[in-house]
Amino acid sequence: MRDSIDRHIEYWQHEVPDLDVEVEGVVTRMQMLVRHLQQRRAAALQELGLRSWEYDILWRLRSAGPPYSVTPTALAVALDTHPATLTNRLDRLTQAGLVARSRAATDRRSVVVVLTEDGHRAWESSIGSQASAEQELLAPLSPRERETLLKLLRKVVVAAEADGPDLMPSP
Amino acid sequence: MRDSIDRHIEYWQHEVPDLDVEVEGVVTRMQMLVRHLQQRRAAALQELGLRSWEYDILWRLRSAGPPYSVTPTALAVALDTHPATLTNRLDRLTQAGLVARSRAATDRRSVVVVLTEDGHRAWESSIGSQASAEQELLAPLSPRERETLLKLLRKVVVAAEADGPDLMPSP
DNA sequence: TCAATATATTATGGTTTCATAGTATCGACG
DNA sequence: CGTCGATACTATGAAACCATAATATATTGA
Repeated sequence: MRDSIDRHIEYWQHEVPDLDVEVEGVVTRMQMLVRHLQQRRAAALQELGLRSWEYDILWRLRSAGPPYSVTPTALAVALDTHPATLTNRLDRLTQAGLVARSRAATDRRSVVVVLTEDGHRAWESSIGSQASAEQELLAPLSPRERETLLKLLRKVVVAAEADGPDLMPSP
Repeated sequence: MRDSIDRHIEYWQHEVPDLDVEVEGVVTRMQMLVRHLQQRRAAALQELGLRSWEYDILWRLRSAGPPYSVTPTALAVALDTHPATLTNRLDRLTQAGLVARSRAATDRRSVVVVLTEDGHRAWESSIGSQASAEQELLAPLSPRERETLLKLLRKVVVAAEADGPDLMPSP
C-alpha cells in the first residue's frame, strides 16, 4: 500500500539522488500528519467559535491544575510565541471573558492569568472534539501497533532530550 | 526510559482523567519532534542567511525538476500559504536574486517562477545541513526500527488519505 | 465571432505578529 | 538602607500576513 508521500519521494529521487529515502519518509509523514491534525482541530474549534491559539491557552491553563493560573511568561515559552503577542492575545481573551489577570501575591512584578468560569466551560465544550480527532487519526492502528509506535517515538524523544532541553516546555 | 512527554501526560491524568494516554503520547511526541526539527532547521539555515520559508520555496522549485519552474498558485497550495503572502515572498526572493518570474508560454494568465543560478547555489549550500539534521534525529533507531516506524506511519497516512485529499500537496 | 464565465495573479487595506524600549518590582551587595 | 542589576510585563511602531477585490487572459457555448 502506497501513499502520496511514497509517490513524492520516488519522484524526488530523480532530482536529489543522495536522499535517505527512509529518513525522509518518516520525517515527511510526521510533518504531514501534524499539519493534517492541526487543520482538523482548527475546523472543529471553529464550529465552537474558538481559534487554535485560544484553545492552546485555555488548555495550558487547564492542564496547570488548580488554581488554573499561569504567568504570561510561562505561557509564552510553552506556546512558543513572542511575549508581546501573548499580551495582545490575553487582552482579547480577557475581553471575551475567558481569562482574567491578577497580580501575583508573592511577586508583584508578576501577573497570573486564570481561567474564568466561562473559560472552563469553553474548554470543556471543545476537549471532546479534540480528543476524538486524535483518536480517529490513530484508529487504523491496532493497540499493539500503537504501542510499538509510541515506544519508537519515545526512543527518539529520549535521545533528542539527552543533549538538550525538554521538547515539552513546562507551563 | 521516560521522557518529558511521559511526565506531562502523567500529570495531565490528574486533571483530565478520561484521556487516552497512548493516543496522546503518540500525537504529542509527533508534534514535539516536528517542532524540534523545525527549530533546528531554522537555526542551521540562519547560519547560511536563509529563512525557513525561503528554503521551502527553493526546495519546491528544485524538487519540481527541470526546468525548475512552478506557478505561484501551485506553490501557495503546496506550502499552505495565502496567495497574497506568496506574492510578497516572491517579490523578496526576486529582489534577492534567487528566483525570477516570467510569463508562461502556454497560458499567458500564468506566471512561472524559476530558480536562478544563485537560487540553485543557495539551495545546494543548505540541503546538506537539512538532511543531516533529519538523519541525526532518527539516528537512535536501528535500521529495523526505522523501517517499522515508517510502515506504521504509512498505515496512518494511507487511512487518512482514504477519505480525503492527499496529505502531500502536489507542486 | 462574441459574450459570459472561469482562472491566475497581484494591489489594496485592515489585522496580527514581532522587535524594541519603557515601567515597575525584586534581590543582592556594599 | 540605598543603589545597581535583573526580572516581568506591556506600550509603541514597524513588518508580515490575510481577506477582498481588481486586472488580465483563457475557455466555453450560443
